[in-house]
Amino acid sequence: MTLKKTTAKPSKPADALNRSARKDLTRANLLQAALNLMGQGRSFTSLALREIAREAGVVPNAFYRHFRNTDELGLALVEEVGITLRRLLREERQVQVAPKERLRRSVAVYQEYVKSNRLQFMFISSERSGGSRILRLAIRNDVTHFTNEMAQDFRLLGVYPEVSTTSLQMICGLIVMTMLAAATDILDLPPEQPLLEAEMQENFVRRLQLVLLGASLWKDKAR
Amino acid sequence: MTLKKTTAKPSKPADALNRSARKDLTRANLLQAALNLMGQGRSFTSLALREIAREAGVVPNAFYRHFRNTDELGLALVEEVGITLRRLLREERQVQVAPKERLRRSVAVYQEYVKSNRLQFMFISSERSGGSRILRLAIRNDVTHFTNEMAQDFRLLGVYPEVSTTSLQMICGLIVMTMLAAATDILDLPPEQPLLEAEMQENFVRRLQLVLLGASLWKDKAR
DNA sequence: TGTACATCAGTGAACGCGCGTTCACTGATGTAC
DNA sequence: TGTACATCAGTGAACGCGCGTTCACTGATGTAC
Repeated sequence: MTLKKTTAKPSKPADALNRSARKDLTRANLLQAALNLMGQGRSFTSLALREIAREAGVVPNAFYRHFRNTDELGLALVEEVGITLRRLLREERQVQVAPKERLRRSVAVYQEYVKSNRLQFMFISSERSGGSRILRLAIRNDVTHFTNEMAQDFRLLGVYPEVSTTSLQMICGLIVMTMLAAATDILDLPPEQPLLEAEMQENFVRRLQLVLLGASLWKDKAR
Repeated sequence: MTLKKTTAKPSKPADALNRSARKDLTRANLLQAALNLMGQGRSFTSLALREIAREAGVVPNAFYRHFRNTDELGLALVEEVGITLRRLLREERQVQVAPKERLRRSVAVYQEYVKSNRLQFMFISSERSGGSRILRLAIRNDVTHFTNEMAQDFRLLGVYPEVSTTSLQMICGLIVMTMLAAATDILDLPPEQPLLEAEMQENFVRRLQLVLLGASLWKDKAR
């Protein structure tokens, strides 16, 4: 009984990827390792290169094949986050309900999204104003992009057509700020506390309702 | 020529404080040292005990006479921050202007306040969601207190008398959130950029106006 | 298809460094008589 | 007031440790002929 596989083209075991695919895999492992350590209550800023390598199952030195330092790995994470946020917007666009229930549905989608991208949101919310300057700026940049895209969506949907673009951006800024604050709350929620969670959610919805109420009556001074 | 002083009571040089006063001084130096290091762009979480001691002009070991570890020093800083926030509320209460200009004046007071307590606000905004869990909770606790006191002030001033206490707290929560976001902006502002600063301030004022507009029309569902 | 060589992701050992924490201490300040 | 002793804030040296970074390497994968 030989172990030799006799598939047509590659005469290698099934998991024998080529060199660059293997490299990509290790890189992904390093990114995931950093997220995992954050999931254990560590902040990204406090992670050591050696820790990350260890968690990724690789010798410290191998780290340098992928990133010059931990900050650079952080920037790669920010890039991932950017993709996640764009996906979120896409999902939110697909929410098609009667306006009355629209907000609650959107909020529910968002909550699910934060929960299933837990580690990434932990990363954003803790590095958005802490730690390394370069990371902070990169994250804020992403958040600004997200805000602008949301404003554009509002325009296309014809929400608040009376309001100037500047004001629309300000409104979306408030909404995003509220979303990020809610994310921190969701993440810090002790598990299995349906009452607390419901309360938090209610507060989140009301905050947004108030902002939207203000927005619906907002008058630009000069137009 | 003797160096002996001949003042009535204490036959010591003028700066010869007693033991506990000296201890308090060193403690204050340690706290200030941590803030100073943060002023140099470091985040509190990343400060080392030895660094803080060095900056305070004291041997590393002396640190232990005052705090068990850096987290405990952080908690002492949070306490200072609490005092600062209470002072801010007191100052804001004294703003007595025609309602029309009221908001702008309050914002101006706040901006001055953030600038003159720069390091403390940097500490809050970077540790509020990053770093150590115990510190994070302590800061959020302070912020919650601040929010509640603001809500109480609103009640006493008769602002939004129609609104339930829960809703008033929600409104103040939004305001405080906006204030903290503005603080981060103020702190990251490159110096000597009056145009940028004016723009930021304008945005801050508008956000608050929108929230207040929403609040003035807010109807509680059941009352 | 087969061979010889180049590439390069990951290894393993070593380095110097700053860290947190410990220990026994010093000497000025405070207290009891 | 004077003296003898206790207290204790800060010292200085030492420790073991994990860190980031370097070096020369290995050996599987890829490429050129």
